[in-house]
Amino acid sequence: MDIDAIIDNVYVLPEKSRERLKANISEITYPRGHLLFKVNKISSRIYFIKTGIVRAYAETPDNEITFWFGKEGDTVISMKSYVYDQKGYENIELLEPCELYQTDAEDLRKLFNEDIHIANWGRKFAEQELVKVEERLIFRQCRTAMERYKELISTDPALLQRVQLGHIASYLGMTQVSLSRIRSELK
Amino acid sequence: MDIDAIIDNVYVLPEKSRERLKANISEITYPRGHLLFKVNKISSRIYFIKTGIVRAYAETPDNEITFWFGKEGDTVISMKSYVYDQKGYENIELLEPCELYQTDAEDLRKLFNEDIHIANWGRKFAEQELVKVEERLIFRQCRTAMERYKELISTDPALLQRVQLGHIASYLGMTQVSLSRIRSELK
DNA sequence: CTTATTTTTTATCATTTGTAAAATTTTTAC
DNA sequence: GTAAAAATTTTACAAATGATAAAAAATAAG
Repeated sequence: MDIDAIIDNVYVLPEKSRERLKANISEITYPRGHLLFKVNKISSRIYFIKTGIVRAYAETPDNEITFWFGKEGDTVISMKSYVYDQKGYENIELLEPCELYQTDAEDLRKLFNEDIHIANWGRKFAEQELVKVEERLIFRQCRTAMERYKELISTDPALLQRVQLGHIASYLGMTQVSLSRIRSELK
Repeated sequence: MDIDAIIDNVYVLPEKSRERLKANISEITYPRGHLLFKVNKISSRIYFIKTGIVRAYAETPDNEITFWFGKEGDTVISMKSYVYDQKGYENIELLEPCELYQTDAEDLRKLFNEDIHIANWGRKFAEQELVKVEERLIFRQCRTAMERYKELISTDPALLQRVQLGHIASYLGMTQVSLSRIRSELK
């Protein structure tokens, strides 16, 4: 997905504003396995995914919790770094080799203060992500593990092809063994 | 909490912008039990809590899931109405009689397009809420029911005094019976 | 103050989910 | 192509949580 489409997907910017935003964006490629963000580090990088898929995960003493997948067109940031300039709570790992557009929160903040369209673009981005996470929090609680898996199959079957089941399991809020059990029940 | 403090708590606005924002805000009082928002309705209202406490909850066939509490200084909106002008997924109910400041998303959207400071204020609001929800989603998954309850006691003991345990239980992602069991184990 | 209503606790049992370990399958690297 | 590593499934068992019903406690209403 090209950068114009990614930008406009959040909020359609006037030509001039989009050009200003794009002036700060460059392209970069990383291999599978690369970590874009590391837990407990501050990073003001911002990426947009041209091709590929990534996951954000938090670490626990004996586990990893994948709480977000990013695909073509998605924006990748370390949320707490981006919002508060504080240490992030997540690692973000490439699950495939990725072509990325990149920019920096520093530059973006400057644009937020100079260009009202870009400020509203940033607002819309956060608002849309907010609705998604809130819906997931609610959904997680009112559905059984089986229902959550079925829902994923029907809304995003392609994800199962691209991402290993261990990551899917924690994304759905269950263990890999539980997910495997559920899958065998459905056969 | 007065309206200036509430506004500045999100993002400190220049005097002029704050006055523009305030020009659209009025005060209103509702009794305990009043519903500010109803599930499956579009409402462009926006409230700020001067005094009192509210809860947002989703309905399931045989249950209610409280996923947010709002207190003095918090902003109360129906997220999907606010962001997409679509039917909301939540009810929001006053748990105490509340003094509220109110305005309308229509007015606010106009200000977002006219005043860059207010646009950035709206951006900051969404970003901060986003970090909170994302942290809750992760926390929910990496802690046991007992740990989640202990955490609440230590971070917000006052909440237990103001809100009935049934609501706390679903906020923590467990049944009321589970919460009661956990509480008795701690005695 | 007394009664009615709501909330919370307690108890029992069923179910779901997790843990651990082994077996199997798939993927990766040489 | 083969060996090694990683991922997934399977099994058995344990632990946590949920469902239901009833008792107790707290709150609200008259």
